[in-house]
Amino acid sequence: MTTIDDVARAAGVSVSTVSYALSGKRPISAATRTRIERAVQELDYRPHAGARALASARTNVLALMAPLRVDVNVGVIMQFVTGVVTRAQYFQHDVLLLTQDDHAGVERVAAGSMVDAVIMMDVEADDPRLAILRRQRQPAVLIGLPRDATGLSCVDLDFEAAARTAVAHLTGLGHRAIALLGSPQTVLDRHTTYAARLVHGFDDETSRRGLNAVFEPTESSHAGAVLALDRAFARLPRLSALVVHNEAALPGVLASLRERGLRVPQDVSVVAVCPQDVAVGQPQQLTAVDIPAVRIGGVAVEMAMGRLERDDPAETRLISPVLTARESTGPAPA
Amino acid sequence: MTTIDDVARAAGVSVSTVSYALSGKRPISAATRTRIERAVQELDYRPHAGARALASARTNVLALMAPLRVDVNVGVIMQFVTGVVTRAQYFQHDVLLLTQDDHAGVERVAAGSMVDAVIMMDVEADDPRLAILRRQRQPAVLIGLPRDATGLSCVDLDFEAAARTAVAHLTGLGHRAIALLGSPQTVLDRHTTYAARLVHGFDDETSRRGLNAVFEPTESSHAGAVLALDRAFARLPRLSALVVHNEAALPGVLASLRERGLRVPQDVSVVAVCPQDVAVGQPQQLTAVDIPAVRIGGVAVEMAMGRLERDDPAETRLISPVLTARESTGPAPA
DNA sequence: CTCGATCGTCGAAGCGCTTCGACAAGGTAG
DNA sequence: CTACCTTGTCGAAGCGCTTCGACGATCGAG
Repeated sequence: MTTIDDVARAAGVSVSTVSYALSGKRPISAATRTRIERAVQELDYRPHAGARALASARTNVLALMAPLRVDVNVGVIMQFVTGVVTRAQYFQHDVLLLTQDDHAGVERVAAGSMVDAVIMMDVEADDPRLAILRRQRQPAVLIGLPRDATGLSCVDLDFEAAARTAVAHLTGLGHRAIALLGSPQTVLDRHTTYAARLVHGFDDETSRRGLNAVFEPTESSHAGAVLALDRAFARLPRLSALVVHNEAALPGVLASLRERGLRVPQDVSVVAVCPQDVAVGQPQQLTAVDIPAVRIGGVAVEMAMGRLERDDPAETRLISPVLTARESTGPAPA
Repeated sequence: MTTIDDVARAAGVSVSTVSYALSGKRPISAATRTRIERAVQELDYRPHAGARALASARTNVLALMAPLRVDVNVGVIMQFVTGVVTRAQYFQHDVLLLTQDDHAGVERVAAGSMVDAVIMMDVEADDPRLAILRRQRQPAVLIGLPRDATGLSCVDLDFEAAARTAVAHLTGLGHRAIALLGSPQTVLDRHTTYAARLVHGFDDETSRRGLNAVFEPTESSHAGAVLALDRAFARLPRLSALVVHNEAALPGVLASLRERGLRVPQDVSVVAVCPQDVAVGQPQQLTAVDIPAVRIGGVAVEMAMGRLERDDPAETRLISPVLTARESTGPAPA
């Protein structure tokens, strides 16, 4: 292994000079800098991460706690992860992957000074992990919105507004009876807040507008989609529009509609709430409120870096939803 | 931050005694050990990862290079990742996530002594990253099978045998005209070897058995599936069986068959090559050769640890395929 | 008994890096 | 010309941990 000592010797300067030349924290003459850089090149010098962490109290690593359950939304999770990793790269940080249920993980990793900050996905309303997070000296950013976010930064799509946007779009097309096919019951029970926030926005907006509306939790499978749709039609026989917030159920919902002899959008309009690529990857291009997962992941990293480098205060950022009209929505049938 | 010094003082022993008590590398009397453990508890002591890495040349971190492209098989990738993270946890290791195309990543992370070993997914036949891997002092394990694996450990499903198994199953049911709907052309072009190995096994086995067989690359979308199926029928009008090796195209293939008025399995039998949960998550339970992604990820970690701790020699492990018959295959129509 | 292991503990020497304080050599303002 | 600042460099003191060698105490074998 080549060390900073080797470089210093090769360049004919002291160790500290090499360090300063590399970090730029003190002025170094052009000539010296050049000699040092050449030495670094020639010796293929790479600073020892541990040594650096020990001396500088900075690791250039971010912890990302992600729900690695294989059940739902894997694609969406992946997009968040991609957003985080990509943006972290920009800030010269690597990403340490922790699983949701490795409760001790955050503590081990933060208390052991392995990471500079923590990003946590899939936050629940009263998440027990928040207490751990608050106890650490590293900043934390949540993707999601707990009941009490004191001292922690949060970022997420404004799911409440997302529901309102979808409802507004459908109302504008004349629909008066709308069903929301949402997250699985288990997700709701876990009090993952995005699911609840969407439902709340939906309920609120539809009742404000005096619409006929029902909400059905939906299991993430073909069969679950069929059942949820059955229940929705049972409760609201004249429904002409659907808001679907469940990526995995989407294909089942569309197939089931076809099976009932209902055409989209002539008989039933469908608005999805999902990442864009999911919306356009269906047999039919879906009108959708985008979940900008990659972007949200990126913003999470930026917020973490802001707190780290500029000591930005903790804040909550809700990203405004954008609806893109495609082929799955049209005027309500007469 | 509480350090090992604090613990030593609290327990009334020297620093080195604490270290030995905690690592178990030298005998320590029960009494002393108890006092130390109590002190650790009370002070909530957690060793500084950087310091430990510096002194011991071990980081307890594994690098995992995964293809974070959002395009294909996200679910499958996630399963590999889950397998790796879970098994790593067992070995007290955390996982540093690197993206495929962060070429400098491995080098930075390995040369900088941030990790004890590297696991690399989605290896191509002549992967340029292998050279980098060979240059590092940390062991590397590939998930996949490059042309030349000298010095590197590999693990993967035996895709060649997987194809043979699928073909054997179908032949046993009397099918004589079989199409393989495989990976997208782009994956083939990248020379990701699992795709090619499956095709090779398929070609070889079908010709050995004197069957009518065609192979069609398949784009990972509904539309791609429809097109591939069209081409297959054009080339082999009397085909009665399909082997599908493309998770994302699976729903499209099934839908398209139905649209053609073909029943599964009465008119056409389908064998999928995919993870089990994908096979049983379809509208119809599919007969499938399982891709045991979680397990493979776990084995990769075990191999890495073996090399690290027992200096096991590099080896290549191909996992034997297992076919589970479900509802999508039946006797060939008369 | 005596000698050599073994056990239990300690002190000190690093591991490779960052950073603080010092200092010489110029530059600039008054 | 003096006083002071800036620039460029160096030496040394850690950062918190592991590990080597040493040493007294115990113990069993001869």
